[in-house]
Amino acid sequence: MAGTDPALGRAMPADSGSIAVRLFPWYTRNGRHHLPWRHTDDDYALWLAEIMLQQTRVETALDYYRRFLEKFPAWKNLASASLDEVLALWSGLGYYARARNAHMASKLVITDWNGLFPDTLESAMLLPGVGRSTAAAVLASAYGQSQAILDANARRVLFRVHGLQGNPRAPAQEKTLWRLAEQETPNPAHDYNQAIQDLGALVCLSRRPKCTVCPLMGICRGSQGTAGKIFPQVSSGPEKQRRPKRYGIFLLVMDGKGKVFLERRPEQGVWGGLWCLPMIYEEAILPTPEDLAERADLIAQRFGAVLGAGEILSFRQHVFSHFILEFAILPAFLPAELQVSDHLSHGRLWALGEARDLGLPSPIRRILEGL
DNA sequence: TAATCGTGGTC
DNA sequence: TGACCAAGATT
Repeated sequence: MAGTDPALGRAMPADSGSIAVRLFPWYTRNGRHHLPWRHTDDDYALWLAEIMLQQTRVETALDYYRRFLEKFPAWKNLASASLDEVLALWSGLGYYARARNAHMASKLVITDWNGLFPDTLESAMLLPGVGRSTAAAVLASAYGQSQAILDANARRVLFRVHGLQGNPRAPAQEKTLWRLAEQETPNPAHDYNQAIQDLGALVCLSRRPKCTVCPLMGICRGSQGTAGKIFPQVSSGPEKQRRPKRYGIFLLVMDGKGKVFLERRPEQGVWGGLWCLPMIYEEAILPTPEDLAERADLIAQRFGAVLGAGEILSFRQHVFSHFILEFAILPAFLPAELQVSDHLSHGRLWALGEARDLGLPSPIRRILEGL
């Protein structure tokens, strides 16, 4: 058993399975038992929660989860929906590949898995968007299996408790961490999985962990000799590389009826599948006046539209995970007698009221709401 | 292996 | 204000 070594007078590293025993009493009292996915054993609802929570804060995902579940309460509802409907409900949540993958996964569950989430790790991971940790979480929650998860919370807790060194998010630690995760995971695993995530979210914080109230204080190598000492911070990642900056110009084409032209973005790449203002410029350098003249010609050809005041509105900033987009908006007017060119099959005019219900990137939604 | 893929909150 | 961070998966 883990405990205090009288000879050394300090805490010993955790033994296999020693976390769960200490975690459960704490979890009973302090866990986030109000979370909606804690009150269901429905494989669909549990899978959906896992997908939505990937790289996303619980508080952010909550509203999306409720709306999504209300509109698509079961596999078959999601499978029979259009991608547009799905992306509309995902709009603003980010990482839109999750929505596309989830849509596809729901179809596969209907066609290949008899309408039930697959019941083995290997088969579950065949679903797009379902990796090992997500698969394990669903199997443990929906089917009561003993499956270890390794999300950011579990990773951080295990890293500290076992006194590992370096960066807990480094891929090189994968094997070690999975082995530890499996060692610590009891059967059934559901409550333990939830508990370790709650500990990571409420106590074993990335910054300023609350070691003094941690139920693992006695076995955590990271908290040895706590009592006022500064807790070893988990290093946040490899050498920080500056986010490159890109410059973009969105074209705001509106007709006399107040309709706005939007085009669907290709499924690969940023904002895949979402409806967006046409991006007529996207480079690593600021557009020159020559650039802009060229773009104006392009606009005339593509849309038959005329530049409004010809003025570019001031640049705004949108931060992505791996670059910063500084973008401006170029208003243009589409005279009533002109039509958008037929070859623009990937785009069309939308009334503002309609556009509101589309899957839009966040900054585009803000622009349209400001009209 | 490392890059890609969003967004909003926090300090 | 810039950097970090959040229930990762995919290529």
